[in-house]
Amino acid sequence: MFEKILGSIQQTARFSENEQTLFVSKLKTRTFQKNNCLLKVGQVCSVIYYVRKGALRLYHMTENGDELTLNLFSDNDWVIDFDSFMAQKPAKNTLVAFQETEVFEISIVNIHELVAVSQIFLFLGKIFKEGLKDSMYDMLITPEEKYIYLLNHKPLLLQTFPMKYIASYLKMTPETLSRVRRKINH
Amino acid sequence: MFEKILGSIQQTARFSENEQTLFVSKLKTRTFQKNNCLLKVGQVCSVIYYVRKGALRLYHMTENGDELTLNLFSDNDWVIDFDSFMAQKPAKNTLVAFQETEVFEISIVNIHELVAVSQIFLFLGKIFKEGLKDSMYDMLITPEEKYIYLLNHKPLLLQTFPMKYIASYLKMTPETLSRVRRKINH
DNA sequence: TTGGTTTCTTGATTTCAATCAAGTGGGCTT
DNA sequence: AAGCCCACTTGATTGAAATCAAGAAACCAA
Repeated sequence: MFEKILGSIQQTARFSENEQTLFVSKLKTRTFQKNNCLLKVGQVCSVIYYVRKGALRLYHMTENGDELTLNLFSDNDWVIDFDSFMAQKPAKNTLVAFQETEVFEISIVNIHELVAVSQIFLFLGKIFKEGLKDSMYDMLITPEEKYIYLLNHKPLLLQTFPMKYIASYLKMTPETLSRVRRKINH
Repeated sequence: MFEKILGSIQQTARFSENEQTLFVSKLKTRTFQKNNCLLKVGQVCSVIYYVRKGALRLYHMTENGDELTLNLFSDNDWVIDFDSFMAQKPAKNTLVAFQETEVFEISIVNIHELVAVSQIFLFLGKIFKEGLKDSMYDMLITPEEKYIYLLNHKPLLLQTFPMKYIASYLKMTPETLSRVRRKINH
């Protein structure tokens, strides 16, 4: 039940037996049906999620009504809306279940309690780093570079989400993504 | 001496008198001459900086030898290389003084000590959020949108850095930036 | 199963930023 | 002051991705 999430943390932070027990006691299991919102615009992001099984999408609704996909999450990903969580201010974005999704949830209140025990810092670092869109994307310029990076580093996203969301996530049109894919697959 | 940095934190976290004193005791003042490196590729980013006066540039050297400007910092900015700091792994990027720059420095060891006192979490959140390139950039598509955003939200950067760095930071060529500027200023 | 909607692909065209190129001016060094 | 280098601008051209358009395929609901 807790192997995956503990394994994820222990790549960077080392929890003692007691710390593990304490940490696990703070986890709440929740399930969201397809299209249910985990965070809506205006709400404060006061929890962190860890995806046990499923798929989540974080998007921003622009003035002209299109959805800009900011981040995509699948199995064993850490999930936050960084801006809202860090500032504890109303979210500008929406987090929605793309499929039925089972998550662990940890509230900011519980995180504060965990702060008393050591190693929390690296644990948080792990979460924040992974919950953010990979900073490597800043260095990828062409549509082809972006797609190949995804192919190599996040293949599960490609298997999980429709191409239209992948395209938005990579900041290109579906047509361009389709052409890149055809080129890559000969 | 400490008004600005304390003011910056207290927008989100509330330090008591004692906490302030403890926090200030962890600060180390350093000065870097123009072109001095604060962080080199391969080093682990083990400190956080707060710019008292000056200008810093974080860039990535690509395979073909051009510098990709990832972030620009000026007075009263918090500065980290997020990836390296969070994972405590060798940096892929270089942080260099663009001008003579005076900073406060806090080491990760001291941060760990501060973790024992309350409110540290929001304090860290503040730093991490500000040390990162504004996530709003993800929503800016056209060269004009990007420049206007910078004009409205980071005017000091425009006054501090040469246009070639601004262009790289905004992911456009100097020629394109020049044309956008001419258009905006009629 | 059928009809309707949406996604994905492919082709034709347009648009806009990159590239190429040249000229200006400011700042350094000697 | 002279000469050089570099940043910045401006113009001409190119090229790649967006847009426009249409058809095929997948998906869903009735």
